[in-house]
Amino acid sequence: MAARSYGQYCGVTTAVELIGERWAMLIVRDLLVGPRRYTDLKQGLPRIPTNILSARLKELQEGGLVRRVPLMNCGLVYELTSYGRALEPVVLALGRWGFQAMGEPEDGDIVTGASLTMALRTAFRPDAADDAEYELHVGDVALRASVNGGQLMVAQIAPPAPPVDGRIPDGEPDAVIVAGPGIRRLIAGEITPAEAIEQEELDVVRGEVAHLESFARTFHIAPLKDPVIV
Amino acid sequence: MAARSYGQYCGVTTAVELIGERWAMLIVRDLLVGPRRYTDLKQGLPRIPTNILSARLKELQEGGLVRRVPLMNCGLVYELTSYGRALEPVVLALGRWGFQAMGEPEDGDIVTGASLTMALRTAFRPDAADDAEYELHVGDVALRASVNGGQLMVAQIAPPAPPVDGRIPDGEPDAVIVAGPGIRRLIAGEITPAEAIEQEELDVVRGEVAHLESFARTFHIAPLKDPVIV
DNA sequence: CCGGATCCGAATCGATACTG
DNA sequence: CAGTATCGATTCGGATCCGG
Repeated sequence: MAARSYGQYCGVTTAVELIGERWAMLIVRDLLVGPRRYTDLKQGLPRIPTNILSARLKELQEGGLVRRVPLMNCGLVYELTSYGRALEPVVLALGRWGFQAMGEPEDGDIVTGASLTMALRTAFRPDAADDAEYELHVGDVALRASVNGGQLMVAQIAPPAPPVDGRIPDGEPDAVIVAGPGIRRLIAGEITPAEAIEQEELDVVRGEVAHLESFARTFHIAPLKDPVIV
Repeated sequence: MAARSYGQYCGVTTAVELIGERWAMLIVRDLLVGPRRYTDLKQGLPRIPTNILSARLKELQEGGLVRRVPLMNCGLVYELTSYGRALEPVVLALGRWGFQAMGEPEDGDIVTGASLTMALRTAFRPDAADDAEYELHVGDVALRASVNGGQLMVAQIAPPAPPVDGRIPDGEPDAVIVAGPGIRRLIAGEITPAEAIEQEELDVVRGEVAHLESFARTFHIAPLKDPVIV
């Protein structure tokens, strides 16, 4: 362990020693959505080797970021401690930055419930947010995003399984948006909502199309200024 | 490369693929202070193997984060592109989070100019900042921190070498603070300035002691609330 | 000295198989 | 469901070497 230390007395260094190992940050990303069982994590991170998942969970527990909680009925879940949850600003900042470099999806890239949830949180602009209920489908992930008074709540819905907790928002959504990876271009502001529909990047299958404007204002990550000069 | 991909179309994932490798974030941290030559980086990261430094710099260039700039006179420097500089919020968030877990320094831990500079930026609170000039010594690192109208500028000074550029702030500092690692406890608010001096964690060798109060207000990272309950 | 490249043993990661 | 065990493929760390 001392051999793996960076040998500096510094906050950044300490942080990287705790969550810098491969896969660790993605486990935290998924746990930021909510407590998850081992199998859920494995499913949300399909390419993670099971021994690595197991090793990371152990390290994250030793670091005090994650707790292992036996469930009353059956099984057990991993959840973030308050110290682990304090990583949210880091994950959001990382997501915002990485969003700029995403480009088009590679072959075999997937979108998971957790990644889409954090992407929405990443792109959320409380000050520009109109109150609304969106249902968003990307690939086979379905989310309900509730915007209320500058607060965002995201819940995973239906396919494939019913949500664990009963907190599915009731009532009809204002808009049901079915999108592909092209939704990135909408959030980046590379295309307008009208163009997005025209180019068939996405579709509003229920509700008024006007809500898509609202969506695009609410969820937005401005691209970097031209990197050519400076 | 495809084998090293996390296989997800997600901002966090993309970011981690670009700067998640060992040492990469620390190289960025150092470059956020300013352009550096290969040898400077190696000196600021004493434990990095030279082949790794070389590999990372190559990867960071391919990722568009870092540029290699030949100097007119002699040698060359590495500097962040605007895309690389956009990582500053990430590094600051990481530093702020990691600060909580720093504890006491391990044997052999060092403090470098870059790490201390970023630590000050991390802890800086523009809204609570009084205008002042501080000279801060920790170990054999010496910094000049200028606070002006909610703006912070940090420059490395004297020992061992004169600064590269001529931008050493002129005039006497309001306070010269000589500290050890115990300065962490002051910034965390675990001890008051008076206690810090009393316990010999640090010393104000020039200027009025009152400026230390100002320093502690200006540079502060509040600890997490008790993590026992939640 | 600067800016690396090369070589090699040690540690880590990835893939798959297997178990209570 | 929740992991261990195993093993080959990579990567990392440490040291040395090399051309300007």
